[in-house]
Amino acid sequence: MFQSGVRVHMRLTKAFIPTLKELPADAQVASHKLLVRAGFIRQLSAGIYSVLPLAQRSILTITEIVREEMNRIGAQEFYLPALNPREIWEESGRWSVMGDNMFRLKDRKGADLCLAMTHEEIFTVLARAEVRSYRQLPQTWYQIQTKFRDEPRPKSGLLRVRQFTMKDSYSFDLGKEGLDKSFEDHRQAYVKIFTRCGLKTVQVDAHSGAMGGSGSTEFMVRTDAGEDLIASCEACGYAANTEKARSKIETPDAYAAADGVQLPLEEFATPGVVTIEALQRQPYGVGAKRQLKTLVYMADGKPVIAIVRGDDSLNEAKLQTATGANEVRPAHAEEIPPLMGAKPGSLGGVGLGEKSASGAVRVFLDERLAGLSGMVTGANKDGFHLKNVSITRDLSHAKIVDLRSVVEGEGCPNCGKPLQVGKSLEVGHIFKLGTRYSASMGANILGEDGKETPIVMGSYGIGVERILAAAVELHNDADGIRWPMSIAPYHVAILPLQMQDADVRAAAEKLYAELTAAGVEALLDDRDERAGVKFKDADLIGLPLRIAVGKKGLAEGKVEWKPRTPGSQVELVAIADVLAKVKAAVAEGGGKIR
RNA sequence: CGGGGCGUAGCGCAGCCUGGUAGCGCGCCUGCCUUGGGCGCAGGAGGUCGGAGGUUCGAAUCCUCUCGCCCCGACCA
Repeated sequence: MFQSGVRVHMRLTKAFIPTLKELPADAQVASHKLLVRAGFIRQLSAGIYSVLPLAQRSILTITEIVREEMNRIGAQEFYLPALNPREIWEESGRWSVMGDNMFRLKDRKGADLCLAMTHEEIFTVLARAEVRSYRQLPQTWYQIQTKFRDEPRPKSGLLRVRQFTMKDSYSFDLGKEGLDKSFEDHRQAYVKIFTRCGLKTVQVDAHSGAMGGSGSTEFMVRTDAGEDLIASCEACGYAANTEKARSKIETPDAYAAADGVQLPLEEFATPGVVTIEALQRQPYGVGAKRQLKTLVYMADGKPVIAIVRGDDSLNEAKLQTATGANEVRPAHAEEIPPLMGAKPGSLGGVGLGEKSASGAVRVFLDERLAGLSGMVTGANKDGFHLKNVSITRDLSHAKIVDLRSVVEGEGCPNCGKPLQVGKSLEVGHIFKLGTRYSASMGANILGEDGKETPIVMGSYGIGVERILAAAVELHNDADGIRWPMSIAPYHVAILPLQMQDADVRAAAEKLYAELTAAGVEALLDDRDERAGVKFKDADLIGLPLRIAVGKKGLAEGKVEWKPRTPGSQVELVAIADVLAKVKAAVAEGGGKIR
């Protein structure tokens, strides 16, 4: 990935833009279908794509935007090796941590190498070797480089691949305050980058995962093609992955017997009733909100009980967080009776106090249930349930934590307005690494006090192809892509509609030459094709402006102007006015006249 | 890694069950025609049916192994 250089115009008879009439069979998401159909990309292997000229132009434009905004915050561009020796990854401890996700190979001497997934290691090696004094800090270093990840399941075109371009940057600061500033600088830069690329993003707090460190924020684009579920609030800007999201907990209703009346626990027969649903029906008539849903999980091989309200669903990630386990899974059907004394459908947490105290089984209870009474749960005896359950009295051995999944429409935890829940795609991620790498790899500097201290680091990534694909996901219709002007492969398409007409040809050529000379990126469809073919391809490729040159309009000295935006109509424009109009539209859309 | 699906012409597919030597649409090439939303007609090129082995007189078709791709789940900086 190098500087974009001269941006040439192009005529379609010379261009390599292999558009397809038919859909590629294996494409599922819109961006994949359209990028293949419109001739932007071709698949080489699972999760490995060839970038064709149209896509390359957009990618160069995207990276140019990234460079501008990175440089603006004082970051300096590097270009580091993708091929890394094992040693530095051993130093950071990630040679083993990365497991099968990292591509590994041996050289002719048998030495271990890997293809870098990110570049904390090399940048830290550089800093360790060359940065000695606090006087040299802060530094922010970045590169735009190919990353390799052996994804277990590549999918969705460019959205989940094994080789991709990433802008990764790393900040080096003396202390926490410096890191905070570097982090905020990046946050601001990222907002600008994504906005300029035509993406609306929400920022969510995220787990730091295998990266380590004290905090991280993900930049997410809301789209069904994404893989993460995000809860967000339009009103106040709250946003969180559903693995962490909360909502305003509704106040206990009358059923909760908030007045403190506590009836004695009572067992009742419920033959054949093994679902929340069934217990709601007559003759029982127990509302789901009064039921306790009791689920048995294995956390790193040890049984744990999770209890949520009957109409709530357990969020496994939250349970995992609560247990502190590396892995949680639902218990197998045959693991449950020996533990609980009953089969699923008749389970409950009541009476597990002893087991809980002995550490044989841990019980977790969703916080929304705290303090309630008058609840109904399984009796741990097939065919029986318990009523009048009081959380405080009967489940005091349970640990109260956040376990439930947030649901669309629930109140925002900050402002109370309805939350939206939807799929989202991660396009950027910023991390406060702290001293995770500098400490393990010995990247120390001398402070003002003469003492040696590890450099405080941050790391920040942007997926370049994901920006491209996300833009397509956000901006398309039944006819094709609708590129934002700022990252479109060309600004304008010029379509001579009757190639057999010399006047039409001449007028289109003249316009093309004029726009090109003015620095506009224009694509001339000079193919000897029928008008319909040109319109279809133009819509599919999706350049933001379309100028059709036809006999009819030409007779009046006019051409047809149509932006590729929703709802826009064809407009007749005098040829003399076209250049000014194009320039204005390019500028307005954030494109660049060169 | 578990479950499912699919590999036949550049692309999308049929043929396979019930073995007899490969077909359709799109695209491509040539000519005529047409010319404002993927025109029409005629002629043509293009496939060792993913690979290997086996059964059979004969395999795209049946059997075994293998490679690849897609989807669901698990996993996931």
